[in-house]
Amino acid sequence: MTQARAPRADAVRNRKKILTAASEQITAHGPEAGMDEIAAAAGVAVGTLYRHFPTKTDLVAAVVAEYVARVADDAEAALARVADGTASALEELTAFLGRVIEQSATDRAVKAAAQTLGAQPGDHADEERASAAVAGLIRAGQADGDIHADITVNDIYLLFSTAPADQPPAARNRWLALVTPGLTIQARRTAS
Amino acid sequence: MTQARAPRADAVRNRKKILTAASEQITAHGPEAGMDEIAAAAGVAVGTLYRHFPTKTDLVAAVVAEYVARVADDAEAALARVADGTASALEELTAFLGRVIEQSATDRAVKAAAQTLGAQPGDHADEERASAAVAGLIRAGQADGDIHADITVNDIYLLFSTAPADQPPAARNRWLALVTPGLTIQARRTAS
Amino acid sequence: MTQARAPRADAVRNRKKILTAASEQITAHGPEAGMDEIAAAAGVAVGTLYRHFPTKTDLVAAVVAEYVARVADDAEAALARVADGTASALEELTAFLGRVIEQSATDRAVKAAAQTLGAQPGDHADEERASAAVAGLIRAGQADGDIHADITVNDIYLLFSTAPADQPPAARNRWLALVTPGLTIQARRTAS
Amino acid sequence: MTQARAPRADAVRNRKKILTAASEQITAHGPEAGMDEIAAAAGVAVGTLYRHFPTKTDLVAAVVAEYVARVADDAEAALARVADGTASALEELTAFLGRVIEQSATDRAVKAAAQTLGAQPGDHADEERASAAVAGLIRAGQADGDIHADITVNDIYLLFSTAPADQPPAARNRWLALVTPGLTIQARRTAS
DNA sequence: CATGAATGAGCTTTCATTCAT
DNA sequence: CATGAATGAAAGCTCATTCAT
Repeated sequence: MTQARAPRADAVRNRKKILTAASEQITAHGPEAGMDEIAAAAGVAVGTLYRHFPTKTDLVAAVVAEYVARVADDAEAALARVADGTASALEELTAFLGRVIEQSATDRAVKAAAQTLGAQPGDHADEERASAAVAGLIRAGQADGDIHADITVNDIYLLFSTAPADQPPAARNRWLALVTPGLTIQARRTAS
Repeated sequence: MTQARAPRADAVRNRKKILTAASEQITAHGPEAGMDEIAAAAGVAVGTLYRHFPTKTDLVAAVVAEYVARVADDAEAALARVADGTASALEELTAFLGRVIEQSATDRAVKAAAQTLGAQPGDHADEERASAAVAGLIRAGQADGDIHADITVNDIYLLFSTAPADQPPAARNRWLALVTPGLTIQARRTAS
Repeated sequence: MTQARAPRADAVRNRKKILTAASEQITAHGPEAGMDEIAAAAGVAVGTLYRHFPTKTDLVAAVVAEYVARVADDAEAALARVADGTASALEELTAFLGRVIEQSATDRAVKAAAQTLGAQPGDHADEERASAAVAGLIRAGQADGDIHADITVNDIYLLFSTAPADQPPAARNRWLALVTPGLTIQARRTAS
Repeated sequence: MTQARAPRADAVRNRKKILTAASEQITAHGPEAGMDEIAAAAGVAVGTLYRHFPTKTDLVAAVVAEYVARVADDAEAALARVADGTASALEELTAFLGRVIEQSATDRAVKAAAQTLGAQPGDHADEERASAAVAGLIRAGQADGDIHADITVNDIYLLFSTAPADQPPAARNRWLALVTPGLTIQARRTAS
């Protein structure tokens, strides 16, 4: 296997600029942001953009991958706090859900883009980091007796894949309040 | 008062064909289904399509309106069964949610289209019929002591606007199971 | 030759309504006025419009023909006044030119339409009435010694076919002042 | 200051081809010449055409601008000949008018297009060059005692904006003969 | 004979992608 | 390896004209 030559410094810089610009543009104008606009925002020519990402789908996938990486970081931090005893697992899990939704609100178009273009997550490593951390949170919560026994990582994914990212904050909070009882073992309390 | 002349038979036929075709095409290929394709699927020329719906947005709005009408019918039927004593309000409400989700699975793209294009619901009458019926179900469930006191029609809308329409049936059922506890007053039981 | 059946009263009425509407619409929106708009303005359906004028070109030609008839009336009146001794031929001729330009200003789009669509004047009778009257004016002016001997009807046509109909009144008057010396006898050198 | 990189050779070539083709097509088929036809005539794809001229209006404006530049060159040359003493100002002015009309005969549709599309002349520099040169000719002719004292550049514009470009050469010459007396000093009566 | 729904080629314009420079 | 000009297949929409009612 010919070891991939170490990428040139400027190529790395360009890749970063492109990803940043793509994220911004897609956030701002939705998935219909043009490749030319993204290239311009990144300060490169389209050709360069296409050298790094052979397809628009690939570019979006990369943007999504970055987003996944951030989510994984967040989940791991939450798990660490639980391990420290700083916070309860249930609290951390719902707070995590809240934060992810918050982010989706900003990056909503990214999600839309991902779905629209059928972008496949490219970075399985980060996905697995995220899954592992969330699984840890769930197990801890179950051990505490706070989280229902049959909840899985997929349930969490299912929930935040359906979060109302495009709604105003009030609606997003309300949604979280409606949805969390499904995770816990206790009955609903009067809402926030 | 010049009573609007009765619409021509073939025009009515065409309108129906167009709506059907539009629903199918949008379901199949998403909101980016082309007007030409829809027209072809309806067996008419584009011009005809544009005579009936001056804008793509209008067409989508009409498709959505039909969908809303069906939902309203469904909700009213559910309310009627509760009034009969045939079924409990909570059961009917969750069953209703389930059915709406099921339908969205087929028409998922329609919903996406509506959002994408900013289509405004054209038929407020149907929308209000649906809201009234759902409100009735909620009140009945609250009277039974089954539904939490602060649940409103908007909560129901919020939930099914976020239903995972594009997921396989198993995921959709699971989602329903996760979400319903938020509506009820009781604690979660071990899931299905 | 089967004598053309006398046209029905309502058909005549419709023809008139259509011509009026067409003139108005074309004046208002230029030659790109749509057939549907013209029909609507006339209070008939497109089909009716097409029964009277098989082609847009034909319709425009008819509108132009009406205009020609009005011009012919004007020219004949001018000639009559000269015959009466009420006014001098040169004065009447320039006044006539001025009036025609004035009208063109309103109906400018009609002229544009005529050219754009290559409409051929349909009503030779009126054209000849106009030509005869103008020729009379010219002859009278030449007899008076006011109008140059080589001026012909075609010269007059040539001039007002190039009148600046779309210019403000000041420009139109200036144009007339620039152009009239070419008609008179004084100082004209024999034309090239 | 980032000096605009020198345009690529092929881009320049294409721009020229497009302008030529556009001029020809618009001349031949009027302003309704399709963008596709123009592109085909230029031997490029539509996209290229739109890269150079973002709008049909822009394209037409560019074509008109070229025409204005040619007129300005012509007027300046005429003025230069007068300054040399090679020719009289009046002769040069009428000859200039004649040449412009001749040209308009070819480019007539361009002028129509410009008006139809409300194209704004893009190159004021050329316009002013032309105006300055014509003003020079007028002043020289007035100094010679050949041109009437109240003639201005606007008069010249007014005349050739109404030149019968679409008429056969004989008519165009006749028109010029009819119109020139208005410019000269002999026999002109004080204007209206 | 009027109606107006249907037709369909045509329009301008956009944009992901390729490739000469 | 970057550049940005060129490509060309769509897209949504218009409108003169035809023809069933």
